[in-house]
Amino acid sequence: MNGRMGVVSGRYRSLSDRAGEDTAPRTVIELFGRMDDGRSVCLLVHGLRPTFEIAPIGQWKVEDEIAPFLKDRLRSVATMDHVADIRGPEVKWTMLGQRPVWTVEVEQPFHVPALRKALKSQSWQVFSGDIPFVNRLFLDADLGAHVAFSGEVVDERNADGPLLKPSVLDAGGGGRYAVDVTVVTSVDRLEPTPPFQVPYRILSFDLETSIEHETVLCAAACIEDLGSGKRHSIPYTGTEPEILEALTATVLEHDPDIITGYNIDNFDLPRLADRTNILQRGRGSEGSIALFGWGRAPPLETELKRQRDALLPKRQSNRAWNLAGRVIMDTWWQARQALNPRRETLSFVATLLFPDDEAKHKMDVDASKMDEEWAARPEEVLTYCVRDAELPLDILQAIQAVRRKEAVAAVAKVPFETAANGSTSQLIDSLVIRLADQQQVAVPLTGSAEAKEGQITGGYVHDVEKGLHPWIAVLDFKSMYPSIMIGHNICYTTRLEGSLDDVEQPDNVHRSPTEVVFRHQDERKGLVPFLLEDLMAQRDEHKAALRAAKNESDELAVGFHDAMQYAVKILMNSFYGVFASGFYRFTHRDLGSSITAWARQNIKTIIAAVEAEGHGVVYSDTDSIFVRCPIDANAPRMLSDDEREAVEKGDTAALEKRDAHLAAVEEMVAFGTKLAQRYSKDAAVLEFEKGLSVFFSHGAKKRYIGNVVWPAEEMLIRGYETQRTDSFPYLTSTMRQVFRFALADQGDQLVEYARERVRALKQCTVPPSEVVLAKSCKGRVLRTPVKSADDVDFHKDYTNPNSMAQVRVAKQRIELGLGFTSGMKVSFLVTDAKKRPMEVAPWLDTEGDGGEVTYDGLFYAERLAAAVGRITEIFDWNAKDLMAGNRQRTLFSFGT
DNA sequence: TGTGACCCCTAA
DNA sequence: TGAGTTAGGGGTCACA
Repeated sequence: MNGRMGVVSGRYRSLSDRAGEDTAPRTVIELFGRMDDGRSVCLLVHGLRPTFEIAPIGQWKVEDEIAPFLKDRLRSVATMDHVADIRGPEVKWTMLGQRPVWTVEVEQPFHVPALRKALKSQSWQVFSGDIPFVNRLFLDADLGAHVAFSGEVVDERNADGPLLKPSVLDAGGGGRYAVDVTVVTSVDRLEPTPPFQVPYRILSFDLETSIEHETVLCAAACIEDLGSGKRHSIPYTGTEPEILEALTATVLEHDPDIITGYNIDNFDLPRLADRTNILQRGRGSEGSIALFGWGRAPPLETELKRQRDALLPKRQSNRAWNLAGRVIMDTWWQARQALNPRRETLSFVATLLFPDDEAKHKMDVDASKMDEEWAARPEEVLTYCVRDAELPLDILQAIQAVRRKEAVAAVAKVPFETAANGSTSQLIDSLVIRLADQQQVAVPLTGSAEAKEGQITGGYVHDVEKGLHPWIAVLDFKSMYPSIMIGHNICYTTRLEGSLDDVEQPDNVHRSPTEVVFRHQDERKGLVPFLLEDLMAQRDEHKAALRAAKNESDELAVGFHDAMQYAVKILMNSFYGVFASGFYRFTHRDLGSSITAWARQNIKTIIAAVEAEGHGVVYSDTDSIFVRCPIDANAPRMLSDDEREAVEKGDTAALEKRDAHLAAVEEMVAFGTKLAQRYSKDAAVLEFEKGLSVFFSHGAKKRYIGNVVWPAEEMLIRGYETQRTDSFPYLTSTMRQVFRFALADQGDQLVEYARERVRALKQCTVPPSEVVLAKSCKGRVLRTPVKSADDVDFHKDYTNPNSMAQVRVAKQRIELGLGFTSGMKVSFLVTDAKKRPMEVAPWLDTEGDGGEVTYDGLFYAERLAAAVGRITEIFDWNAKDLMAGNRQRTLFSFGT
């Protein structure tokens, strides 16, 4: 058959010799995924052998012969246990110049770590020795997330046959896989294919559990087909084994590619794993498989023993959960990443995303009293369980999590699983290593770079001029760090050390402000600049296609190209971070510091030049400058609501004011565009990004606001408390209003408003829900479920845990039976700040404003006054004045 | 009352 | 033992 699939994940099987046969060791890769026609598939891929590379340490010139002693050493390598073959040499580029490199083939992938270690100790330099075997397939065959294949069908879901079906075993499989179709193929019958939206199937589930007995009371699942958009939900009741087995049967029947739920990583999955361990007693492996055998692997005892990608979901320490052939994607984690919500409970996120849909967030079941609720009204509990199984699908849909990860997988050429749960360096590795292989660049091991000594210097931040500034043009560099890497050919493979002897044209190099020298691209183009240029071109293509799709109102294409261009952008911006990190395989401490040094030089040069032209620069951060425009300061900066209304009615004065405003905006656009154009140079493209009719800062870096009038009208706020998730709602809304007054230059109203708001807090007339604080809390979970504060070790993350409010709150939550997850945001009220440390009480989502908790009004008033006071100070009122309600100034207070 | 250590979170 | 980076503001606590 022929087919196209989206790859979900892969793993390998080592085939041992069958009795009596003298066959060479073989390794088969199982690629799991879903085809464009909607069928799930397992490809059994043959023909790839595990290898790594070695080179001798020591001087060598390309014209040198291979010395006899080296040949001897190679022969001894060939006789080592588990070495199957040695091939080479091939001349490859390494940090120490061109080197002869031999490929060592081993019997099985799991032999590599020990051999690598042994060879290192025998003074061999090892390359490509830490690349997971499945990745090797993607690199060698240049595959991405979408693969076209041909092969022979060896099993189908509806076909007959025993678990150990001969056709599957003969094809190198382990038994019948839990997929629609199983296909045997080989490396040379796979090829990359253009990205398409895979009709993935998602299963979301939720458990209700007894707090007292830690048992599962009931469960629910909801299955969604992304191809048709169809969904259906299933409730589960009965005895605990019945529930677990029915849930497992649903997974196998509906065969999802992605499994989700809300906080399943830290709650539902650990619970299912624990309960499975207890319930299977006396039933052995068969019991485990029936209760929790969710993977696509054959339901065999041997499949339980795998460390990862097993038949049962597993996780190593605190990493993501994994299982054979499917991806576990926690909606809690996805929502947190995409939305950075102030609180992280399911009901809070649902309210945030679906404010008008009451049914999605009302809470009629008290989860903290689940045993009583279950006893008293099981039907309501089950109804909410079903809803909470469906909600994660709504949330994933709203934040486009699956489509975005799919786009990242396509751009980075990795399986969906790597895009969903992998690290940034894995994405970069996928692109860089395949190019290195093409260009005969040896691939160093992770951790082989010299450690970075201390931090590198980062971006330049210009002092802010405090106060109100009319008519400010914001210019910024387009993809600054990627442009610098391209423009100066910055790469691991182009950095020159010491003498420039082997450089053809010693004058024709890039020399950074920190005196690091990079080879010119005409002589040797770096891997990173090459990849970044390609990504930039891809982004332009998708942006063009996006515009075209928008014109044709092709919504499907709009979604696709938008996700793709966004994924390219994310990936491009990840390069700098990875290459500036201390541990990445292709890094050197001079790379990151050269990039930022060039960036600082660029921006500082421009600031100086613009100022020399007579245009003040009020602020600048890393890649942006805020420039005063030569526009009449009296030009109207904005129109009030009344004035807008008057414009609608054709009022002459209002129309005149509007026209004067628009004329000034146009002047600013012309000025900004021209300035950006004049200061763009080669790869360093400066763009006029925004026009502000007013800019305001109280004088702190990274904290400013502006009234944006171009390209669209909006209020811009950066850094201030309104942006922070560890602030409280009353402070946030107060500041937002204060900013409106500030931008309108209405100092008197601003101060009056601020005083009133501080007074309300002091008198505790503000509802408690408006003063809820939230902070994330770390800690190592020692035992699950977390039932007492002793089950979490806070000392690993905190020097003095109890001095941190969020830790004290987390401990109280644990005692209330609410569980704990490392990194979760905990919400709380300050009840008495005079105590040291301050007294805090957890804020539970089920609480309304009628609760008994009372907050410390004075504390909140002081915090509000402090935050707002920084703004009002510009208008001559400080925090103390705000607290007092009047200004404590006399004639004699000056200068004392 | 001032200061430094520690921490969270944001801008870029 | 896992892994994108640095710059920066500001809150809390402990202690002089």
